[in-house]
Amino acid sequence: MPSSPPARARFAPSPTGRFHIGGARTALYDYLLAHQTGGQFILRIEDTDQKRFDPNAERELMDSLRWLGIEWDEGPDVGGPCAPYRQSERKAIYQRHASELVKRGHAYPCFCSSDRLAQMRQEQQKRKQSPRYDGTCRDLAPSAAQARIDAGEPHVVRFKTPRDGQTTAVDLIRGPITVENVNLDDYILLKSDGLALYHLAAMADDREMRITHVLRSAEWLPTFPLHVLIYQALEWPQPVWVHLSVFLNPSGKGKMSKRHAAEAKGGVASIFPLDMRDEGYLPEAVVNWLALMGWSYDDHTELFPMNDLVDKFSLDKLTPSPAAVNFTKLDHFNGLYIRGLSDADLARRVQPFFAQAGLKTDPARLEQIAPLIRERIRTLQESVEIAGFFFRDDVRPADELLPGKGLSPAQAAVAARRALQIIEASAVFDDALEASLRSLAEELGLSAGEVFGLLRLAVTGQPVSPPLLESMRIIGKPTVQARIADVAARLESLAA
RNA sequence: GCCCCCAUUGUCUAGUGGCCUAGGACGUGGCCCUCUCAAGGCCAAAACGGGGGUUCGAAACCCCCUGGGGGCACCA
Repeated sequence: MPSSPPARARFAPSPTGRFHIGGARTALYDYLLAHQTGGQFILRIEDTDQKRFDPNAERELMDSLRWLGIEWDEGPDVGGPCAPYRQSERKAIYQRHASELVKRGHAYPCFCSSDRLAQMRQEQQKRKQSPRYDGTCRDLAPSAAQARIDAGEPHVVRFKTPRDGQTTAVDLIRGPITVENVNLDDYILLKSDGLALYHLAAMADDREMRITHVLRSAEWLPTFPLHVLIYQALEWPQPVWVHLSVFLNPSGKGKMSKRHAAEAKGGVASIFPLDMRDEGYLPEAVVNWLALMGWSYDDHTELFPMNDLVDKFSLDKLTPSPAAVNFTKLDHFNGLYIRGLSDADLARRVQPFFAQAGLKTDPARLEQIAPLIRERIRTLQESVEIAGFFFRDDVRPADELLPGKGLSPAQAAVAARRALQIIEASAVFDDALEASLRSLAEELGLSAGEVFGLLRLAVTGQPVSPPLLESMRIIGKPTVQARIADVAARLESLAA
């Protein structure tokens, strides 16, 4: 891999709602780029919109990123050389740049009220025109404008977009994008309360924070030329621009949404990393899955733990086309990573899910169980369903499950009694016991599966479980005997 | 309505003019293994949206169409 100069990449979310996988993937790419080049990954909070501010959002986004293993080098909580890292605390910086723009003749104060603007927009749309600022304040004499400002008249600052010519903006994965300047608007840079809008704030911060690569959502493509124009007006060198395509719903129809994603998987899929954590997905699986939605390495490798990702990631292998999220593929990766866990690690990770279900576990027993469930669970959560019986003492198969598949009550009762005798006579639950049980089945004219199935029901309470002998060994002889005896008695009264 | 982006199996993708009879993965179907369920192994079906060019040769380059997506706020 050719070594590149250290990159400074920033992830700049706005804390306005729950944190979803779209943001996580952008942050992941930022992180990979920074780590690969020995640069920095910066977290910046874009909270200039006080109206949409959600006090819980910042916490969730930080928790999500940390859970995924995407740690930042500079940010609001860890500080850094370019602090502060919250836009609401950087107001003065934006005002300075706005004044500079006005001074250079690239921006102007605008006194039009939002009411008038809204009305204007409505009329334009009625006439099937593009909604655009009509330029009322664009050519006000600077002295006249200053007089109105001095008089305390509320105003915003707008960018003075050229009326003719065209602007070319270069995106790394899409190449040059050229637009006619008439199709751009005189966008507002500074609100009447003095706070900056994204267009100014993000540009100023990226400049001040010496960002070398801007990775952001493709939703910014329409205003990309404006951003380039702002850089040009201030004579700033441009960063590398990379617009990441949005995620689509699993159906491929429309931008990914919470509701549509959930519907696609029977109402259980979530697009939020923290929900994934609670459902029993491993962060390494989510990262691997996310990395591959929009990036690839070669024509066959798909297993990429974080350290490989740092090593192999490259911007030129990013795809420009939008990707539909595929939750079944996440399940696949989760299974893959679960199977790669050691007994101790699996036991440790699964423990909270048992606790959540109200089951008391102990580490030693969980570690015994780990090899039995590792290949049978897609999520950590599923371990409770498949192995909860190891920790319950009220294990009893439901009435409708008895007498067991393919058996009459009388047959089942006899089989249970005979099996109980064999088990009582066994010092250890080994291969010899299995062989005895098999010959019992043969003697009774039953299949081994029928006998094992019946015992499985008695011992685990469920028709599907980890392998029977191994499970019995962990549960212990006294409990196994008690459970089989109980079922035998129920079967006998059923047969009577 | 206007502007912008995108286009290979159901989905994620490989493909940078001849290595393509289009590769890998998920999912799907079948078989094997098997005490259930998994896991694992093997096999199979499944794609270059359409039309024009350019070229000795196009999945790849250009144009048009179509389809899909995004955007048009004193949100980000």
